[in-house]
Amino acid sequence: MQTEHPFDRKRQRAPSKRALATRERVLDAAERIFAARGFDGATIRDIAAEAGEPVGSVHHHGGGKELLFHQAVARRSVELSQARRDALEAARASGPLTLERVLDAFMRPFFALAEDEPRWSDYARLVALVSADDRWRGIAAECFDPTAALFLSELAELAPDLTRRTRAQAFVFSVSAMLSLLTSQGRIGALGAEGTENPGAGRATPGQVDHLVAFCAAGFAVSADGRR
Amino acid sequence: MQTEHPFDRKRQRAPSKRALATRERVLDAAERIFAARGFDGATIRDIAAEAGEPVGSVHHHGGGKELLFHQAVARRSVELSQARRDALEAARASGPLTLERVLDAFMRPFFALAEDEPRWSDYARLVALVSADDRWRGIAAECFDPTAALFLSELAELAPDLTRRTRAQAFVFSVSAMLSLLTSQGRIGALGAEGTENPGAGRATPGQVDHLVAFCAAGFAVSADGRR
DNA sequence: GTCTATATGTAGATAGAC
DNA sequence: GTCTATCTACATATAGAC
Repeated sequence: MQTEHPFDRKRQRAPSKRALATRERVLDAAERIFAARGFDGATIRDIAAEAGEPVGSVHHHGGGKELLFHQAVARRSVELSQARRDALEAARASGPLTLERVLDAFMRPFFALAEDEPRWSDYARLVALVSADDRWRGIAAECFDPTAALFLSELAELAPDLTRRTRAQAFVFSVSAMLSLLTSQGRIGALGAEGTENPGAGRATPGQVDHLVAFCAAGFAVSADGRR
Repeated sequence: MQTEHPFDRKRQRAPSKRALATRERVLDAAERIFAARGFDGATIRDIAAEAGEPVGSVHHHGGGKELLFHQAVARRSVELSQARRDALEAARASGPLTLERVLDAFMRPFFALAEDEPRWSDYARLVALVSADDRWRGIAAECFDPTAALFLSELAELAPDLTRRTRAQAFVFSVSAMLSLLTSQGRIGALGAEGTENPGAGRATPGQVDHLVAFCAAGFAVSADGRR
């Protein structure tokens, strides 16, 4: 049998164009189903049905449920990290960095991507799943920690009075708030109540992102203010 | 067969003392297992083993997996809500309310409970699960929304310039940050890095709670500041 | 690479003796 | 109320023809 799985050491030959397309469809389906039902709630069969592929094909390309999940998370993480780094460089080029501008560079690219491509909204749910469950700390460490560390070191220069731990804590608060805006429009609606549901069901408006960034920047600033 | 399940209309007779104790042990076990593995990751058999009860007993007292989960969440929600309302009244009695004091009344009781009883730390994970998954919106609406609405109306008086929606959003950011501190000490540690892990693995220090409250209060204040 | 068929385990739920 | 045994369904994973 041919146990050549993704994430194995290099293949002998490049896969065919058709095979690559199948692989992409499997990953797209996995992204949607994992996002909607969580890792344990999702089944390979659901994913196969969503991809319009036989069950065996999902195993072949996915390499098992855990690896499939890992792949789905890792796939877009490079583009996300790059968008964040680019935004940071753009901010640096256009004037002196501030807490607010650094946080904006970290957060806004995710919303910008989600606005164009609904797939990125599903991906946001995946990121939230990974962030919330210690079971996936390894994946988070691989896919997100390096960029987080980069931004954290920028924030350190802008808020030098904070201890390392307090800074990490403020950053975790900020990321949690960001993920809640990416994934929990429903909760905001339920509490905000009455008619004015936002149109794009699940997509944040630029104004909401402004608010998020301002909220977190203020939180960072007060953390430095001696207050503690 | 006797289909008398919890949450059914009233029973004919009060259950025996022994039966009540069994029920409590089942709920305790469910709380721990659901907290550790999530709803779909947990199994009735895991819960039975944790409770030291036969599988059938868990079904009998739990009334099925979904109802068991519902019961586990609902059980402590009354005490939590009461602690929050008491803290709000205490704050009101001891001086003029501020954003910071209201948020403190909402957040600190949860940490205070978790500090004494580790069960409350498990419960915090349950609350986070319920908050993160739209599948449980009904439970959240029943167990948490009323108290959230009470605090939100207090916050409305202290930040009258915010729109209803912006206020709800700031509140969701705050709750997300609170839950991240209750459940994600690991992430804070991973980003804060180096030695100084806090001792009580998973319990927040009062200083961390101070920081959380200050962070969120500052966020609320800036939301009102015209900034948007 | 793709697809059908199947192996093996384990899930939630229930029946019925005690 | 408690406990054992069991029903039925569906999970992941694999084998092997094409």
